[in-house]
Amino acid sequence: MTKYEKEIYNIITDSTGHLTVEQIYLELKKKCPKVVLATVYNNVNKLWKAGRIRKISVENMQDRYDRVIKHDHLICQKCGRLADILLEDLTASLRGQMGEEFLFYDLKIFYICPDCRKKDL
Amino acid sequence: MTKYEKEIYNIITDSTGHLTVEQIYLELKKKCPKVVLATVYNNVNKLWKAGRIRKISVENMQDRYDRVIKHDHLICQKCGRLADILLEDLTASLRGQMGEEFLFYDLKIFYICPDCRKKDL
DNA sequence: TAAGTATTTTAGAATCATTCTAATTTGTAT
DNA sequence: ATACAAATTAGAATGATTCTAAAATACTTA
Repeated sequence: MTKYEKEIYNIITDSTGHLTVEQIYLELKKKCPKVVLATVYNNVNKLWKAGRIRKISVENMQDRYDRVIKHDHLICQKCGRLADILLEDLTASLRGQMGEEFLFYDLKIFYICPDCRKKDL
Repeated sequence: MTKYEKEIYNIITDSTGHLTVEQIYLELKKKCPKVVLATVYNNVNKLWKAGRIRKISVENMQDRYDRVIKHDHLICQKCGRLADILLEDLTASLRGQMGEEFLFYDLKIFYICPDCRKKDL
């Protein structure tokens, strides 16, 4: 792992924040003011291809990056905020339903987050 | 529904193809050669906001559009091809696990499609 | 250590998908 | 037919991402 690769990896795994490339870039700049956005793209792609970080795509939102620890995601319908949730593992059930070709799954739950609920009152 | 809205809606619901905006545009052009890409974007967004079509976002792929009939998706890890699959409904289980705030879910299964399997041999 | 090679990073241009703006067209109601 | 609202168009603008070529850094081996 190169210097920036490691820094970027740490930013992603230390944060619970589901960061966008832009946010990673701003965070990294605090430590390395000279870094350039393309470097973040390069390394984030490299890390993702190597399976060391997770990419989260949601309709109409920028991609966000996350640790690879097994968990599902809650997405707020109103504001798009992302939160982690640990739900029952579906692997066995899915493998049962569809057989060996199964690789892995991605489960997203949509809801209205507490903040948006408050605003609605 | 306006003329184009209806046409676009039909193209999406008639097809099993999980079409991209570009593909919808090309299909629509066969019937209406004068139509413009922005019109497809406008109407696809309108339809999506109205809940009449489904948008499917997958990491590193263009958004695709689909019927709203309840089903899950298989995504090929190699070529990105999308297929429908009907799996056990998780609504009850999820509502049980997380309560009333649950709205709906999106489940994607990753696998290697038959075509890519063949190529691998 | 020095030279040579490979890899990473940079800077900025290029690309691609998507949105926006303003003008035009179409449709509808009066 | 006239007036008004909504839809469509054309093309510019934006935003995210990738690409390219040059510069910097790291790595290897003589």
